[in-house]
Amino acid sequence: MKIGKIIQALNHPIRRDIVERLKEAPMTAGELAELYKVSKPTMSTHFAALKDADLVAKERDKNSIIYHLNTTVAEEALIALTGLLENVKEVSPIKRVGMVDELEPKS
Amino acid sequence: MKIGKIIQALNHPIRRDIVERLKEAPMTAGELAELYKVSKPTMSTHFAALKDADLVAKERDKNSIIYHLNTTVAEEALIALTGLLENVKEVSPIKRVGMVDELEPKS
DNA sequence: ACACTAATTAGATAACATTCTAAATTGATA
DNA sequence: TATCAATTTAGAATGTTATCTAATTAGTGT
Repeated sequence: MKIGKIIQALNHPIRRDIVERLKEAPMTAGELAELYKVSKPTMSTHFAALKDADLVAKERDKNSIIYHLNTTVAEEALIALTGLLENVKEVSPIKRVGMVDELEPKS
Repeated sequence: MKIGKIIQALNHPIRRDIVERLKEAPMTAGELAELYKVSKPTMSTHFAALKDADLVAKERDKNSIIYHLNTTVAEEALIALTGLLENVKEVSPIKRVGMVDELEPKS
């Protein structure tokens, strides 16, 4: 679970709406594509972004691809985001998780 | 509180780290800028992104600008993200919040 | 094997994001 | 008021994302 990829995946209103929809029930690529005013190839790239973050999984059913939410990853993402946004004052900051190379001190 | 702006603000590792730092204590722009291997003007644009999302507020102290986390907005954002990512199966989907024009059905 | 359907990939373009250096701004203080 | 320090803005280069149409792939079913 990479929080960067997940935030990137959620950084588009259509993709956030797809997540909301898939919470209710799995849907095919075609059904999802019908919901928005963009082309199917564009929707395909949105699916790919969600897939890349592992927020959704795909499965074939005859001619259609069914997308469903990866609830485990969604929950993990929420835990990470809670860690990021929730105020944890008075707790000793021994080690923060999720640090990346680019963030290292200057010298 | 606009979830789109907030996710956009969090869509960069430096900006996520700034949020983590500011949870502990307010810091000046200069102090924050020291922590990363990018120029001060670049840091300034990162601050602006966080400010634009209202995740941080700024305040002058003599020659320095002190940034501090807007914990209310951080909490609101977390609630919105929980609504987005947490599975709420069996709940009637009367109305989803946060819909935008671009998401309207095709015809 | 052939035609059909659903979805994705390719390639192009426009919009947006990240970063830099140099210049400008803002307030503090001698 | 002139200078200084801290920060931001301007402008430019580069990279990434979103979108489209056209072409391709993958699987179904006759």
